Amino acid sequence: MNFELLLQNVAQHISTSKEEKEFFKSIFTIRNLKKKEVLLQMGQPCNYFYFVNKGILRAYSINEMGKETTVMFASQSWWITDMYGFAKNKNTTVTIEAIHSAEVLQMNKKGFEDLVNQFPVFEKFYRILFQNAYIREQQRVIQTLSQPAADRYRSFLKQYPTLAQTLPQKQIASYLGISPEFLSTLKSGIK
Amino acid sequence: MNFELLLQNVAQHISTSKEEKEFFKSIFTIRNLKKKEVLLQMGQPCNYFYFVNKGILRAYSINEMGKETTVMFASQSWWITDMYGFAKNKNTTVTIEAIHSAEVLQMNKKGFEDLVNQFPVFEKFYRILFQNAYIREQQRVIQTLSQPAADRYRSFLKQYPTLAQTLPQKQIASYLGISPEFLSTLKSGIK
DNA sequence: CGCGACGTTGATTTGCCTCAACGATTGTGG
DNA sequence: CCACAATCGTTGAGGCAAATCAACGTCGCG
Repeated sequence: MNFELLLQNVAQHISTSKEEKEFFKSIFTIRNLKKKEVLLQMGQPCNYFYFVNKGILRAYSINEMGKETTVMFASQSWWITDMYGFAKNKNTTVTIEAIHSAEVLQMNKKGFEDLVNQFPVFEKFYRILFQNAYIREQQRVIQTLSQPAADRYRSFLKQYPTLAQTLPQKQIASYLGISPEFLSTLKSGIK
Repeated sequence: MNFELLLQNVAQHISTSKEEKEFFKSIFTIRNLKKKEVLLQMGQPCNYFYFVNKGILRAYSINEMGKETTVMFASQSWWITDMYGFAKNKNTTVTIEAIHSAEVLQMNKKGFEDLVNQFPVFEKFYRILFQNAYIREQQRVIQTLSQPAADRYRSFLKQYPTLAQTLPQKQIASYLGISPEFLSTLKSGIK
């Protein structure tokens, strides 16, 4: 099992003792996903918090009208789960699936709770993680409400240049909240 | 200085010793705001994290086109600041002002850092706070992208029934990302 | 009392959607 | 490895949601 990226990720915000590292590693298990495999199914309970070692995942929700909206993409070294389901013990409102074949490290709720309760330094780590996630989501709200689709597309290209090359246009459109057809006309108009 | 709401708010997620409570209280100062008074000006550094004791505040940003977007409202017992500016030491991208006259308790960055470093239980408290904030913002993103304005308005009424009665329609429209005129036609069409 | 902000209503315009048709690319089973 | 199906991206026509602009009545405030 490869913990290199995980420990690197943690080290960006906190420093940990050997004991802390060991415990941290002990609460994860590995999971391999084939392309298009579903990691978390909408409507099911969400028991895990995932760290992406390899590959790309996508979280999306489908509303009553059948419209699909991409909530987030997660590539190498990103954390992903349905935080609503995970933290509040509810059934999830999103589906998470692998876009390409992927390898993730997962910890369950008990592991997470023990971790933060026993080692305050990890409480700090996740405080910072959620703080940053909050900032990002808030900026996305502002962008979505204040900018036209063309600008949002440009921002997306700037923010996730590598992702943008890998992902099908369809999914980018669903992340931006526009139809694939319209994204297509945007692209031709931008040059 | 009145710490009742503040301590109540904290007690919802953690329990604290007398010493912790005392330190916590010691890092806040009080600030009174008149109606329409600006608490935080877009473009300025953001040095404080605020807790609302009384009144209602509003955070909004203005884009290059002059369009105003309401990021959040904060009434009694809500926390508010420009987290981007506060956490990353950048100039803020939003303005926060009092809608009605208000009383807030503010702590500065050093107070916040000392608090979470010295007392892990507060690290936990803010971890939970940001976790919830992240969940809320993510749900708002999904709603904004997947639902038409009429539905978003109905959700707003349900989620913030008291706020909805107090706020000018204009500001609700700017929170929903629609024009005041269109909100007006929505309202007449809903009954 | 009078001014300025607010909410309403209507006419027109625009950004984006839906639907449909078509090539190109990808994946799959024979 | 080829043939076919399925999915994807593109383009165009027509339609709808929401914006803009303008006019008007109302109300709170100086």
